[in-house]
Amino acid sequence: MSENKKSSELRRSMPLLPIGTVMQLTELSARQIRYYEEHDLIQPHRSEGNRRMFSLNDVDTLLEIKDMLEQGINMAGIKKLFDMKKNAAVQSVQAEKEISDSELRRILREEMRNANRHQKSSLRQGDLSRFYQ
Amino acid sequence: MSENKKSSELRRSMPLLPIGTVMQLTELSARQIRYYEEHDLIQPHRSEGNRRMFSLNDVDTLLEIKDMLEQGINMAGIKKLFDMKKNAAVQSVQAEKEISDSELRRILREEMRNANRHQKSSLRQGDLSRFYQ
DNA sequence: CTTTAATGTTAGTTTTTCTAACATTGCATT
DNA sequence: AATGCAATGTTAGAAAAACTAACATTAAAG
Repeated sequence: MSENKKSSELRRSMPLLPIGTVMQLTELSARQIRYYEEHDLIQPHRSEGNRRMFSLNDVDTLLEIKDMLEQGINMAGIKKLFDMKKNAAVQSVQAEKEISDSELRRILREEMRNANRHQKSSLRQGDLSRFYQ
Repeated sequence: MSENKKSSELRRSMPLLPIGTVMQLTELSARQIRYYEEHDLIQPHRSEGNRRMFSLNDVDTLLEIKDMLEQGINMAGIKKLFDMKKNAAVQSVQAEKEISDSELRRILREEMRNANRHQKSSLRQGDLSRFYQ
């Protein structure tokens, strides 16, 4: 994952917006937004004075919720879908990790072949096998 | 200019943030932020209820102001520097425009040459000259 | 026809922001 | 040293925004 993606992820998860701004951005009522929080679909931060502060990610999530509701999906369904999405995200991270592991092994094999080509038989092929499966 | 740049420009100039958030992001006092507005270095929007609403661009500008002040530059200097920057930006847009004008002329010439190659002497070269200088 | 999920509405309170005025601080200039 | 000014602090009182909690409405589902 690039450094850029990490820092933009940071920015997007930064609690910046009061509920009024979020209402305008999403065209949801304060009641709706608080209700979705009550059902744990979003977890806005709180200011020192207990005011909700929302991130851009929260806004995205709220727009998704709005979309799903308009499609006739109820809260329970949305909750389930979000859970699945979270799991999928975890699995995709795991997949990414596995890919980069296999990538690492491929690179090691490649390097070993090069080593063999350049200084033939200075190292027996089996000697590196314990490093890359 | 890409569509992406335009839309991110839109996002960055969107008045989203209350002064409290901006105080945290910039570590400036409300007094300072209002003072800089008073001197026309930023022009935050206002909510219906007259609360200032700041954009991410405003935050950037405030951070620049803070930097310059810490470098010992006074308000007058900062104002002048910002004016220069604005002019530079305008000139760069003009330069860009001129480049694309000359580009346009280049393309027209190129097309004319092609036309000449494919249907020789159906059009005299001078006949298009009024269209591209 | 009841239930219930989602949302509206209201009241009373707390937090945030506003303006305007006066106070402080630290440099320059005389 | 005294003065003036730029930048910022501080305060008071008012207005707006947001909070919780409770009760009300509505539309769909059984």
